[in-house]
Amino acid sequence: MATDPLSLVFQALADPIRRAILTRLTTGDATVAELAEPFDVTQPAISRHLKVLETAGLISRTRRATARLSHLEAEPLREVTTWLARYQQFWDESHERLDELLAALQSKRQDDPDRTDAVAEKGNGHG
Amino acid sequence: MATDPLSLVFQALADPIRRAILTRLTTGDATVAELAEPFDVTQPAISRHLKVLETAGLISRTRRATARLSHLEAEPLREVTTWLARYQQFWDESHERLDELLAALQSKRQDDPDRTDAVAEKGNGHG
DNA sequence: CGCATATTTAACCTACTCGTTTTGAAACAA
DNA sequence: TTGTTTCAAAACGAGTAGGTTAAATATGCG
Repeated sequence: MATDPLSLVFQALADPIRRAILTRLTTGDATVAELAEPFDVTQPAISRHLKVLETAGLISRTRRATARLSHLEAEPLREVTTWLARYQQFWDESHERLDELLAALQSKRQDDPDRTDAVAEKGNGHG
Repeated sequence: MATDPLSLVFQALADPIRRAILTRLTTGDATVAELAEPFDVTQPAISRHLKVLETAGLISRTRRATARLSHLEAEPLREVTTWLARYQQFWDESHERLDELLAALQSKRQDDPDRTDAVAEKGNGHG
């Protein structure tokens, strides 16, 4: 697996149990037993999920007697959002282009579907 | 691996090559050979990365003669952002706390808003 | 200390990922 | 048809992810 920070975070988020754990932690810190309760897996499995989340920087942990509390650390999620921001224009553009296409189809029988190929030609040049 | 849509997308993003491919596609559609060129892996490896991206819905593909063009599909990234929005308040809160901390320290320098290291110190109390 | 609680670690298993090389297939040109 | 180009699929190996059970560890109580 890739070990760069962003890959660690995405990898950590690529599991429904781990995402559910993060969601649960938005309501407050919790013990391992509390976090394990909703899921049909054993506690060691949850322990390892927590370790993955901790390695990704998505949680921090403290002790309270014999228990260990997990605490949500959202900063890496902010960095994910920063990375994603670069692509926001593309889903925005998709909607704009769809609107344009629909408008064009509505006004007249249009015939230039190769606009996307024009984009590909632009992509031919590297740099 | 989990097969729900969100997990597929996160899993697809958890690889630097695949993220770089998406970035490259923001400049326009590209062939497999063009996408493979910057990387030190063989063409079949890129083909499989593209299949992962396609399964996640992050690219679509069309033929142009013997070549196959990959096209960025940003919609799943928007859904990722929607999922992440839930956590925005938590890094906002972190910032409020960071601001308080900095106000408490209140002394020497107030230059960069980029001192995320302070957050790391707080969150990474690993030992 | 001895014991209980809460959690981690170890050992193991299965299945998947990501890379390789080799082979197959689709589109097209002569 | 044959050949070329471009890509996908097959087959294989090394490493990893995620699950299990069983044992080890850390903390607190009497």
